[in-house]
Amino acid sequence: MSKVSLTKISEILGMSKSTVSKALNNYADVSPDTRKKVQDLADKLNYKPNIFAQNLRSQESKIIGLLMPEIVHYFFSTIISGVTETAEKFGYSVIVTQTKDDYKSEIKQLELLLDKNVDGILLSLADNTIQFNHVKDVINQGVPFVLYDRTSKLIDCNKVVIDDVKAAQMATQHLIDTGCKKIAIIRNQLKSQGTIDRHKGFKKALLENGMVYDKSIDFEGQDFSFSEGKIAGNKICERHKDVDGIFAVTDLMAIGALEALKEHNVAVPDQVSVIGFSNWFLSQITTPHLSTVDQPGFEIGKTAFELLYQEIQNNKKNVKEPSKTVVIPTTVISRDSTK
Amino acid sequence: MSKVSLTKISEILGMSKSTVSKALNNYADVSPDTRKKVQDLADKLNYKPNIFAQNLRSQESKIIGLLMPEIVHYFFSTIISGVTETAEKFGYSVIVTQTKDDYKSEIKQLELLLDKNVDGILLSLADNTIQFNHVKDVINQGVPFVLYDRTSKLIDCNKVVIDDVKAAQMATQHLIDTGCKKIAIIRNQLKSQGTIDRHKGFKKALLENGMVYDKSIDFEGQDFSFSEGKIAGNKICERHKDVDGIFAVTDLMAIGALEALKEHNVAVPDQVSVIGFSNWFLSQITTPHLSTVDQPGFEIGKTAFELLYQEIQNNKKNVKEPSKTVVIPTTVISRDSTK
DNA sequence: ATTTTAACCGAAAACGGTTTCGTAAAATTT
DNA sequence: AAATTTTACGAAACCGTTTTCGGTTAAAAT
Repeated sequence: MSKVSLTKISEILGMSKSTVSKALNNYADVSPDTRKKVQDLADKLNYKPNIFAQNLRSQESKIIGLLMPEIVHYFFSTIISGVTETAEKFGYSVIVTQTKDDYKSEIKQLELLLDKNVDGILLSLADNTIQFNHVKDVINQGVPFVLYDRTSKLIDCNKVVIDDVKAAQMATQHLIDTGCKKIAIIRNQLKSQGTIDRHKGFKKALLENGMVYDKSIDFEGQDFSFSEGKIAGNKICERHKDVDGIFAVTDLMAIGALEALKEHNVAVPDQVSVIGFSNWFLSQITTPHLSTVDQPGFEIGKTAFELLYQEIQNNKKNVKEPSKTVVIPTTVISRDSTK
Repeated sequence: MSKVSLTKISEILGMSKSTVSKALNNYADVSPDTRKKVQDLADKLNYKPNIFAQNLRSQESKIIGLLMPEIVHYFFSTIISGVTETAEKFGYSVIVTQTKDDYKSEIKQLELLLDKNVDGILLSLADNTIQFNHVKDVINQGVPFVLYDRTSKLIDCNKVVIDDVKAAQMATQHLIDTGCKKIAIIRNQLKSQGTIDRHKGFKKALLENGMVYDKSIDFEGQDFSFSEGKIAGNKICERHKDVDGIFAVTDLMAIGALEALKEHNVAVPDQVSVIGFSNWFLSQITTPHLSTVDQPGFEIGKTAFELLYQEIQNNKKNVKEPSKTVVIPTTVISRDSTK
């Protein structure tokens, strides 16, 4: 029952634990004979090195921390999946925690991860985080650190993002290409960088196609929820019958708008086209199936881990490379809510 | 830059590291005077005990492993949330991994978690796991272990489940109570215990209400996907016009059926009522909003951790309590797809 | 026959804490 | 004043591994 240790093996075999250790770790200075003897006994006793001792010795845990605003969230769950699968390939495990989009909680969760001596941290910033000393502290402590998705220009570190401006522009362009002449946007407040950029991309597309940006059909909700999308959709049906295209900064808002259109008996996409953003799972199963922009969470998570891994390696060699930002490409997914 | 250790503090203060350790851990045999001196310096130098050393000494990591069939899955993501939040309250972190519903992978992931010396493991069985030596091995090694959601009677350990029979019965009863006379069931193959039990509960409700179980409107799909639900829905519309109620064992199947009904211009709930199972997020945003059975993942995760924690505590005291199974209650959520 | 080289092994330090146990000095009791 | 108890501290073992550095043999070269 009691776990078998190196020392125990060495005692049984009547040799030193140094030799046993070397035999198991394929050191050159151990004879084939004793190597075999050690390995055979180790196998027989089902010896597993005590990882706590190894951690202490190596000062690394082979565990990283993955911190995100919300776990119960399609996009972020794909991130978890991408990170854990990639981490496993490199021999790392992943501790997952959430900030609930709260600044105070973000500070606390970072603290907890540091206390666990994780080898690195992946963070997507909470919505109401506007001061960054807590993450700068982490970086200054020399802990490998990568920001993903929700990042900040005020933090100098490796990042993995999508190009929200371009993605939103492409979504809007898709509406234009499929014949829309008057396009509304449904969004939340211009606070998070993501929304700001998507708004920017929307206007850019209009401009480049010689269309005017009309403030009266720029709908701002309190958040990016289903209900806010529906509210905006209702307004469009009631007061802006000339609108023939809707770009929502979130699939959820788009689906809310879809419901409003349905209740007003407005045909989608015949009368009004709708495109969302993120390619959440649910966009596949709405009626009609929602056109959207794919935001590849798995890929983002994968890349974030790879960057972190590089940083961990560099750290060991005491080299510091300049920060880089990897932009993961997005694609427009055309389904039934656009022509 | 270099981390400050106990030894370093003891050297600066000219005392032994035993005393420093005791001062910081509030041992009785240290004078108030030296205690203050130590704590002040520790604060000043921002001393954090090296957790690797503590782990080695205590032989515990304060980390548990959470293993599930699929991370990108609404229900399981609520489990992650419930487990991590509860674990945090007890000072534990959570390593999350997925089996992708594969038996081989399940074995491997368990192995990896054991290699990390986690203090306990939470597992929801992969779909194609029909032999359980790998989990029995874990349990026999004395590792605290709890099964949740997808469990097996062949494994003797603590479990957290819902009562699928009862939940399905309640869902069917809800259809009956709202006036349905001929109720179809849409399900996947009778392989997983969950589906078997829901099927059982469905038939039980019919029986108790003096209704006959009609095999011709018992639709079996290859899996519990949207498309299989739609296929079944189409069959109902085309060949079973007398059906006025549908119980689907998954929200996803229910939504597939909903789309089929819509395409056949069958009014929901006026002509046909539909109820799903699980209360996935997406059931809130379909048109019409889907009635369903709430399967409280957060609560299940929370309870699973609490059971595991109890087991960890018992383990330390070398006591072994008999296994118990906690049944988390489910509730029918009546929305717009039923009257 | 002597020196050089290679092969093999082990002692010991190191990682950084926790905890037991012994002991000296101070405080208290007789 | 002597005996006893309390207080406060430190030495050392321990957790289990890795790795450096010598040292001892045997084989090879001179």
